[in-house]
Order: sequence, then C-alpha cells, then structure tokens
Amino acid sequence: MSDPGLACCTPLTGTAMSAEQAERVAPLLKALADPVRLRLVSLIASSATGEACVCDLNDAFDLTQATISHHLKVLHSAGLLDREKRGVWVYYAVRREALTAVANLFEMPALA
Amino acid sequence: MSDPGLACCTPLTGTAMSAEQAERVAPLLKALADPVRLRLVSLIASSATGEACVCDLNDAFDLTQATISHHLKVLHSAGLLDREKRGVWVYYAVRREALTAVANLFEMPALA
DNA sequence: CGTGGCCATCGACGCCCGTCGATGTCTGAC
DNA sequence: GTCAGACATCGACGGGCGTCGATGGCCACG
Repeated sequence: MSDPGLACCTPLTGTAMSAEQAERVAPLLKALADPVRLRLVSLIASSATGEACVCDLNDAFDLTQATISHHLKVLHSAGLLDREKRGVWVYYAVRREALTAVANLFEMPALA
Repeated sequence: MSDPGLACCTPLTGTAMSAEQAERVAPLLKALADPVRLRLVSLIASSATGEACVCDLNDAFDLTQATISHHLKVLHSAGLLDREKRGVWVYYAVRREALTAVANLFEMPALA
C-alpha cells in the first residue's frame, strides 16, 4: 500500500447489503430508535397475554396520552405493532415477524 | 386516568426493559437507523479485511465526501466503528461487541 | 337520549438530522 | 518548501421528530 496511484485498500469484496434492502429496513430501525418506543414494545412483548391496552401503557410513562398515542402510531405504521379495538379500549400486540426481520440483520455471515 | 378497581387489561407482568436500558440502547439503534449508515456498516463488515478506507466508501454512494465523513463520525461516536489512521488514509472497522449488544435486544425471552 | 371515559387527531413549538459547498488540517511526494 | 490529495470540520439550509394542550370521534352505560 505504499504504491501511490493504486488502490489504497481492499475492494470491499463480499456480499454487502443492497441499497434497496437498506431503504427497506431503515424505517424499522428508525421506529425502534427511541427510548419510549423501545420500552413500549418491551412492555407489550413482556405482558402475560402478549398484548396491552393504551390505558396501562399510558401509566408507565410520564408523558401525555397524546404523545403515547403518537408513538404507538409510529410503531403501528412501521408494521411493528398490531392494533385491535375491543369496546372502548384499544389493544396493541407485537408482530413477531417484523421483529425477527430486524433480528436477521444482526446475523450477517460477514460478522461470524 | 385508570380506575384503580377496574382493570381493563393484563397488568403487564414479566420482565420489561428498564428505562435506563432503553436510554442506553436507543442511541445505537438511532445511529443504525439510516439507509446510508446501514450500508456503510454492511460494506465495512463484508470487506475481506474487515475494514475499509473512506476513499472506497465514498465511491459507493452518490453523496458528498463531507456527508460520508459525517455518517462515519456518527457511527464512530455511537461506538459502532473503530477508526484508525494509516498514513494519508483512514480505515474504519466494525466493533463486533456493539453489534452483538444490539443483536441481544432481539433475543428477548419475552419474545420466545 | 345525554354523559363520561378512552383514544386519535390537530396545530404548534423547539430541536435535531441529513445534506451540501467551502474551508481547514494533516500527510507524503517532488 | 511547496504542492496535491485524503479527511475532517464549519456554517447553513430544509425537513422531520418528540412533545404538548386542545379538540374531535367513538363506545358503553344510565
């Protein structure tokens, strides 16, 4: 590498992530890249029934109900949460498929 | 708020993520929650030597050198990349520990 | 009916983020 | 010493994000 004018380093061989895949996965990570949303997913995932209603999630934070609703909408729009209205209450559940899709990101063979 | 005697849903039992842990992990996800930075990490991780210099990373994107440098700084500041200057060139390498820390997030027993 | 509670939406406010052109800093070569 | 190239930094711009108070829609129960 002391030869000027030639390649300064390796040509980045191997299978790297495509631009399209990056554009597809980044929104999922962006939706999870917030402490409140991370705790929301964790709370819902760790509940006994696998779901939780907004009223309980609200009590777990020192935030306005509007803010919690906004975060839940972000997670739902990203495909990370399922939303089901039962009577007056709304229940959110974690979509395992979406989480495992993100988990597969960090099992890249290039890291093994 | 919710009436103490009226339970609308499960009490969210189980071990959920603590607020401190969420505040600690969220910055890592935020650093990865960008298509360009995701591809940068992927490119570096999939390189033959496990590292890559900025000049090659620059050519992989239709972005300014300043922008790539900014993204690399974000990843480095988050602890996801190691930085080493050799001569005129700067080489970045992925920190496995940081990536596995993120990977552990998606192996929560509550999801099993 | 009307009323009260649950949740979503709206509008607004700071603030941070991604990107750029321009400039600065260092290094090796001549 | 001078010059060219590789990266980093700076300042600025537009846009998006997190949060709030206020309001609206919806459902159950008198």
